[in-house]
Order: sequence, then C-alpha cells, then structure tokens
Amino acid sequence: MADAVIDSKSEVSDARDVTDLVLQDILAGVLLPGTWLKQIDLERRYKCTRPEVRRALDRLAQKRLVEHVPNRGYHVYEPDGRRAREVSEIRIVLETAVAEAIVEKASSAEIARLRQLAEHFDRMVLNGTTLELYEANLAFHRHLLTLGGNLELVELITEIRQRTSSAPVSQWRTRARVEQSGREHHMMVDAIAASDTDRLKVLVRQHILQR
Amino acid sequence: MADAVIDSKSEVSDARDVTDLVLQDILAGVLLPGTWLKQIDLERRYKCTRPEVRRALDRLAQKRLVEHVPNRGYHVYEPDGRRAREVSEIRIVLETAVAEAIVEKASSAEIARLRQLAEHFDRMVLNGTTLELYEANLAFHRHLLTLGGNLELVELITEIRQRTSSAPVSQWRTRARVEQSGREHHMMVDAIAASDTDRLKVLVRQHILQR
DNA sequence: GTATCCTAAATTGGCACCAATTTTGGATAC
DNA sequence: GTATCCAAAATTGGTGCCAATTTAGGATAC
Repeated sequence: MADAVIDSKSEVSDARDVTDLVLQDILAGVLLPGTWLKQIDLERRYKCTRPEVRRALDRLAQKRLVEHVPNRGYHVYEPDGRRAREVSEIRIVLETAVAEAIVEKASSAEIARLRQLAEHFDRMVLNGTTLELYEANLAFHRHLLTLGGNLELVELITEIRQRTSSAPVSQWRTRARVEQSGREHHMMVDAIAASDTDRLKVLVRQHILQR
Repeated sequence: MADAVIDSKSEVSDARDVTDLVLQDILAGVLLPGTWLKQIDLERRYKCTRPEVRRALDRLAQKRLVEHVPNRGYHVYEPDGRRAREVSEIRIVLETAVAEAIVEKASSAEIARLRQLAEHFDRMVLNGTTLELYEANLAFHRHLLTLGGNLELVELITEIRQRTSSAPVSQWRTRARVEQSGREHHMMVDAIAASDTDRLKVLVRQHILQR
C-alpha cells in the first residue's frame, strides 16, 4: 500500500481495494442495513470492474457483513442484537485478558504514543469526518492491543470489531457519547501509566459495553 | 520443485464447495506447506471451473491459509511458530473463559451427548482416517463450546483453529498423543458433570498446549 | 374490481477468450 | 567452464459476452 499512497491522482479509489471501500461505506452508514448491493451500481459507484465487485461482495459475505442469496444478489445484514451482544462478550474477554500484559510491557515511550493517539481522537471529535473518527478510534485501540505483544490478537479483534458495526451511525450519533469515549481513552492511558491492571480492566469492559 | 500432485481418483462429490475441498487437503497434509497451487491443477483435481478455483484461492487467502503473490500465484503458508503460539494463547483465553458458562448451563442430556462425541473420537482413533479424526475432534469441541451459549464464539474459535493447522500431520503423528487427547476429552466431560469449573479450565489449557 | 397467468426487462453468474507477466531452457560471450 | 542474456512456453489475471433465473408489468378471466 505504500507505493499506492504516492500515486494520489484524481481519486484515491483506484489505488485502494474495492472491498475496503464498500466496507467503509457500510461502516459509515452510507449503505444502510437491508440495502441490496446491485453489481452494476457498485461498478459505477466505485469506478471498478465487474469481477472486482464480485470479489469484494464474496469477501464481505465471508466476513458476514452482507448476505448472499443465490440468483438474487447481496444485501447488507440487518443489525442482530444477539450477535452484537455476543461479540461484545468476546471482546471483553479478549481485551481484558491482555490488560496484564499491556501494563507489564508498556514503556514510557509507548505510553506517550498512546496518549498522542488519544489526543488525535479528541481532535477528530471536534473537526473530523465520521470515517476519520472511526479510524482514529481504531488506531488507538490497535496500538493499545499491540502493547500486549500478541499480534495475532490485534488482527483478530480488528476483524471482529467490523463484524457488528452495521449501525455505527446510530451508535456514534450523540456527541456526548463520543466525547465520553475520548475521556475513557485518557483514563485507560492513566491506568497503564499507574500500572493499575484492575482499573484498566474495568475501563476496558465499560468502554466496550457503553457503546 | 514439487508441484501440486494430480490425483483424479479422489473426487467425491460436486456438491461441496471447492474451498472446503482444498481446505481439507491442506489440513490433511495432502497439500504441503510451500506448495504452489496452480490453477490448472486444482481445476483438474477437483473437477471444477477456473472461476471456482480463483474464488476458493481468494477465500483461503483471506483466511490466511495460503499466500497470494501477484502474477506468481498462491502457495500454502509455511508453519509459523510465533503465530501458532499466539493462536494458542488466544484459544486458552477464550476457551477457559466459557468454562464457567458451560458448567453452569450444561444439562445432563447435553453432557451425555458430549460423552457420545468423546467416544466417537476414540473410535476414530482406532479405525478412522486422519480427516475423520480431525472432524470428530472438531465436533467434540464445537459441542463443548456450544454449551457456553455464545454461538458467535463457537464460530470464531472454529475459524482460528483452522488458522494454524498447516501441519496437522506432524502434530497428530504420534498415536500416544492422540490417545491422550481422547482421555482428556473424557476428563473434561467428568469435570463438567462434577461442576468443577477450575478443573475444567486446567484441562482446557493443557489440552490446547499439549498439541 | 380483483386475482392469476403470461410476457418482457433486468440482474446474476458462469464461460471462453486474450493480454500481461514471469519462468524456463538454451545459446552466446568471456 | 561459468555467467549473462534472449527467446519461447507457461501461468496468471482481466474483459467481454451470453445463458439462467428472478422480478416487474400488464393483459385476461372471473
């Protein structure tokens, strides 16, 4: 992807994978749950070819973000309360489990970096798009988990995070809630700096549940 | 260089998805790590079309069981010690976490069913193929996890189990080890029947690590 | 006026062909 | 004898076309 960044012509869309573009539009709430993703529309919307569209849809179906109905097409999954709850449970188990390793291994330099990312999130709350906010949040949490030392876990959580974010707009709509998220980020960094594992665990649990 | 072995006899049914067939051959050790999966070979081996092969390869690449090198093709991933260790860690965290729920919710009927599956595994140790043994093991663990009540977790663990089973043959080679697995299954069922959560957790941890 | 059937448009999904890139084998130069 | 370069073969990956299936619209019967 590094070489693709240099090539910033008229549109970024040619360089990045179509799958990510559709994914982001689903996460951003542009493509609402239940919407039928007609291949001809996606083809035009993302300026790409038919096979690319099909591959993207197949990948999203594998990730279970869209459902495939043979000879009918693909449509965005409806939000599933049970699934969302179960994914939250899984995230709590995994993310509180790494809390110990994080407190143990975090150097002051890495804590400073984490603080930077928390501040970047705050800035995006004030003057950033929904997508930028989403990515700032993701960056913070990815770096947080990276401190645990289990890279496979970082990827896994990043993956399952996308799994139930079918209605991020409604979840992130209220400004108060987003600002609360920002404060919690800083509290987590504080807990790490203070080597307070138990507090970090409580914060992580709350942070996942409150959304 | 060792190319994909062409064996036109092993075709069983057109009904199943090609992706699963390739997946099973990788898990069974028929397609060894490092093997280049030439599209023309797969096409003939599984009696399917070129697009089907491509979709299967793309899906396996998403699951990170094969690596895609542009204009070169797809090859089976080499076993990665670090990754295997990290996946084991994740599995321990997740599977010990559901231990409580399992002990709490398991009815006598479901415990009996679990016992059946453990016994089925034992039979496959004696007179079953590597694949049948693998599936009997999977069936036991899936039912075990199902008792926890978090269906999303069942799917997730099933998924990450496949993620590092690139060398199941070497892992499962010794009969003594497989028989030990069978005994551990029964010990786990015993612990559930006795409502001994802590013992179940210890057993689960050992079971994951010993492989 | 309503329900049913039938025809036509639209969409999906598979198939075959072709261009682009890489690898292999051999010939040539040193 | 060894290394380098070039040409031919093979493989990947994209494009366009067409068949199969579904849906929408309208005509007909009751």
